[in-house]
Parts: sequence; C-alpha cells; structure tokens
Amino acid sequence: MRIGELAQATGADVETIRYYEKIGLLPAPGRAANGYRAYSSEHVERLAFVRHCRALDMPLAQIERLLDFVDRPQADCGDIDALVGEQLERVRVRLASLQTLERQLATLRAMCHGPHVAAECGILHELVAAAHGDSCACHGAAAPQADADRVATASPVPRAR
Amino acid sequence: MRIGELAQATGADVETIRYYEKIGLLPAPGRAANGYRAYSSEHVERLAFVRHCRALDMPLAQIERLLDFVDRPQADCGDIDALVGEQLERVRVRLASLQTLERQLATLRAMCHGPHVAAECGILHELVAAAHGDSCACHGAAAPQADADRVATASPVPRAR
DNA sequence: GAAAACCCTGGAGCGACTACGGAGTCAACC
DNA sequence: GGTTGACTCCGTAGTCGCTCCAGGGTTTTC
Repeated sequence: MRIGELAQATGADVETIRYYEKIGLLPAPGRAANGYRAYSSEHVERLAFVRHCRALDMPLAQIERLLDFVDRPQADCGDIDALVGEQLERVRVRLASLQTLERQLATLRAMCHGPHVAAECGILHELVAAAHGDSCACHGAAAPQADADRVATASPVPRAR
Repeated sequence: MRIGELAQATGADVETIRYYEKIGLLPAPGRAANGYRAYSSEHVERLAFVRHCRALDMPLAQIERLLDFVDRPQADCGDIDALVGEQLERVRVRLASLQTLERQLATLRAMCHGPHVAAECGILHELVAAAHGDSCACHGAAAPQADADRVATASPVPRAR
C-alpha cells in the first residue's frame, strides 16, 4: 500500500502522513524497491486512530500517550480517563469563551445600520471608544465581566510570565 | 512614554508590542537619545484598539483593515460591517463544532468506570473501534452526521486538494 | 557603587500542518 | 520510443500570534 492509498483510506493528507512519521507519531514503514513507502493494514489502523482522536481535537502529544496504552494493554487505565477528562475540560473552557465572544460580536454588529461613511459607523465608534478606555457596549453590555473570562485560546492578555 | 509603560497602559506584553511593530501593525515610534522607543498617546489609542479587537478574536490581518478605516474616516463603511460579520460567522461555525465535540467527549468519558486495565477500558475500545471503521459511540450516538460538520479549526480531514 | 529593573537586537521555538522546488518513477496513450 | 500526467521522494520554508532566549546596554533604586 502506497502513501496515496493510505491517505485515501484514512482521509489524511499525504503530507500529513509524512509529517506524522517525521515527528515519530507513526512508525516508519518499509520501503519498496523504488524507495516508495510501503504500508500495511496496521498502519491504516494506527493512522485512523490518530485521525479519530484529532477529530476530537486532541493534541498530538495526548494522542501519543493514548497510543502507548494501545501498545501496552495491561497498563492501568486511570490515565486514559484523565486524558479524555482534560480534553473535555479544555473544550468546555473554550466553549464558554466563544459563547461570550459571539454575544459581543453580535452586539457590535447590530450597531451598523445601512450604508454610510466610516466616520459615522457605530461599529467603528464602539471599537475606538474601547481604545479610549470608555466602557464599550460590546464587552460591557453583553458580558459584564468580560475581563474575567477573557478569550482563552486567543489569549490576547496573557498577563504575567 | 517607554515601552513598558505602554504595555502597562494597554495590557499588552512588551514583546507583543515589538512584534506588532515588526510586522507593521503599529507604526515605529520615535526614539529617545538612548535608543529607547518613545511612545505618544496616539500609540496608546492604536494599541488599545488592536487589543480590543484581538479580545474579539479577530485575526491581525482583519484588524489592519479596520485600522485603515480609522485612518480614512471618509471611506464607505460597508466593509466594516462585512468584516465583523465574517468574524461572527467564523465564531459561530467554531462554536457549533465545539458543541458537537463536547457531546462526543462526554459520551466517550462516560465509558470508563473505575480502575481497570487499559485492555478493558471502554474509552480505548471506542477509539480503537473507530480505527477499525466501526461506527463509534462517540461520533455516532452524539452526532449522527458528525462527518458532515467535522471540526472546523482542527480541520483534521481537509479532504481534496 | 552595586544590584535590580528596564531596554535593545536578532533569532529560535511553539502546534499542526501546508506549500514549494526539484527530482525520480510509473502507467497509459500516440 | 516519446510524451504526458499522476504519483512519489526529500528537505526546507511558511503559516499565525505570539513567546522566549542570549547577550548586551541603560536607568533606577537601595
């Protein structure tokens, strides 16, 4: 099985497969006489596992840890539960901040009515007002303590090193 | 005003400010005799504007376009509305996929009960089942057409070039 | 006068790819 | 036999938005 076929079988990109190999997430396959990579069904399984976990938005480092459990079935499973729990927690935190964000943007968007010049645009006024330190409708009205649960992933205000 | 003061005034990191200058998002300030950057209140405003937009999770490229409007107040404002609309759309798409994800992870997590060996772990079984192409409880039960609205940002299955 | 805190530059690193250049390989068609 | 096109190889660089570092100079504080 060549790399293109593996890609088709798993839905992964050819370049992604080579990348996974490079970082050690997938074992290096054998090679055909012409130097092409030759994959077996085990590779299909392993890659499918990785892609499924990625579809659950797990970082590669976490997937690597899960693969360890697949390889050592007699290990204690406590960590698996914790791993998924961590991932769930991350998703929930991100979810909450995105919900806040959505309200803020919706509020902002409602401030522009019909065609006019930038100087009279409610959105722009709002954004500039924030720059002046005035309380802004988008962060103020929609999310009273927006500063408390600031956008996590974008982490625009990482505060303290 | 030195860079540290600007950082404190806006909540941005010193390194982030230098980075913004490097990529041209902030104009290069004047310099004191000792070579230190010297900022004015205009810089504070502009940076505060940028940080506020970043708190709304806008990409820097979009913020740059918004800054253009701030600089040319007589331009037509239609694009501002569109810009914020785009951003809102992105957030909503991401929100939907995260909600799906949360259900999937919660389902997955519910499959591990108490301490046992990895070989008997429901979570691991589920994940491996997916690798075998079997319909999985996490993607199957929680999100009937999980394949249709696959995780957007992680974009694990970019399909077709 | 010494230590701490600040500032400078340039460059590397993060995660998870994605894209590119330049080359070799292979099957099909004319 | 020549040519096209699809596939593969490798290594490197670019993406985004920072973040961190080394190795130096400057200012402030004790």
